[in-house]
Amino acid sequence: MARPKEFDGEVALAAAIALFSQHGFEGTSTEALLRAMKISRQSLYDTFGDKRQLYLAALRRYNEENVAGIVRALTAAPTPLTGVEYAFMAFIAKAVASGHPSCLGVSAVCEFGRADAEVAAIGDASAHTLAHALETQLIAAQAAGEMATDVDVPTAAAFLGATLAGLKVSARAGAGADTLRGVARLALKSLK
Amino acid sequence: MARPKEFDGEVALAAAIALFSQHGFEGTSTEALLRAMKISRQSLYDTFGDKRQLYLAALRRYNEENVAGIVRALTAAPTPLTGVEYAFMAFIAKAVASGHPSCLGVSAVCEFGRADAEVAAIGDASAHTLAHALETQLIAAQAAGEMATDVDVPTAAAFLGATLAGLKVSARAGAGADTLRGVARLALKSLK
DNA sequence: TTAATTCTGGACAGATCAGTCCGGAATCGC
DNA sequence: GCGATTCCGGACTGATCTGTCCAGAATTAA
Repeated sequence: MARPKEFDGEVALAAAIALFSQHGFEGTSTEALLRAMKISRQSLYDTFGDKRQLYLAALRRYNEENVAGIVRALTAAPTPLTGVEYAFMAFIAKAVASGHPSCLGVSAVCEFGRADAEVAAIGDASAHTLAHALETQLIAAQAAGEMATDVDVPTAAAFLGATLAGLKVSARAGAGADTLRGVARLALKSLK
Repeated sequence: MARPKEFDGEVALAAAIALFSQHGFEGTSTEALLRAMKISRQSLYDTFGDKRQLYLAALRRYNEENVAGIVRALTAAPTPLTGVEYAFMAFIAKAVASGHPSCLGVSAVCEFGRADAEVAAIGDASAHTLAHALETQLIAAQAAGEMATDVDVPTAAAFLGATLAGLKVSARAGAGADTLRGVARLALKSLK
């Protein structure tokens, strides 16, 4: 009946994520998006609706993948606490390897704070998921005797989340992999 | 001879800092700046030259004050390590009291990364000053027996800087004062 | 072939942006 | 009062931005 879509929506969204995370929402023009996503103007509006809706879709997808990657690293490790270490080190390796480290989640928080309800809701959802995963991991670490039991688990999870954000900002500011790894190791030390 | 300036340049710059840190460089229009700074269009261009130059001036001033505030807290405390604690807690109290926590320094890093050489240089300068102050403080803490001597001081300083950035992002994302204080306490624990 | 759908490229409108310029009022020293 | 300087409000230009629209080519199924 009809000609099928030629471009891959997921690939195009990945390009949008890269651009938005480098320059923010306001700093990214639609024409720059069209070039990076390699689609025509009409295709963008037909497929994603709007620059804002595209941004929200990019943010949702980035956050989901980001949290999923961390959870994957957590469960892949031999013990609970080494899982946290794995997650940190994998994140650092990925950020440094990318050349221009940037995080759309942190970027969105910095650009909008809580002023944009929809953006804030997306951030809250992934933050909640991440916190939940970290808490179960830390409870397991305590049960395994890897972590001090006098540390409040929700606080520790918040601390790890803040450390991740700090690592991302440091990486974007230009910190090297060695520095970032040292920071991560020090953060883990506080749980023992 | 001439009519003197009516507005206070420092007050106007403070208003610009508030606006830029809430919405970033690209997200802040000149008209919004004029309204917030309560000066006319011509006065802005005569006094600050340019939107970009105004931004750079705001960033410089914000970073200087920010670092100066931390250094002040460091030295005001009875012992070196409690100085670090003071600095963290003072920062948290200030951020939460402001209602809409935001940091122009972190915002600039997120918005520009290392793509803008001038912005990056301003960030590097204050990061260097802060790191130096933290390192001397930590060396003093080690000498006073407050801190473990097997912790690498530059790494610990980088860790504290990253923690500060993490706290700022967490605060802007909506974390409460109690959570932030818990995070700060855990971070300090890793140095002991 | 035909009808339906998607593609590309570019034109277009309306809004907003940064930055310049002008006119007139206000405030100073002389 | 007078000249000098700064103020303000607003008009203005040229560029850029988002979003809409159109024409024609391409590709599919019936």
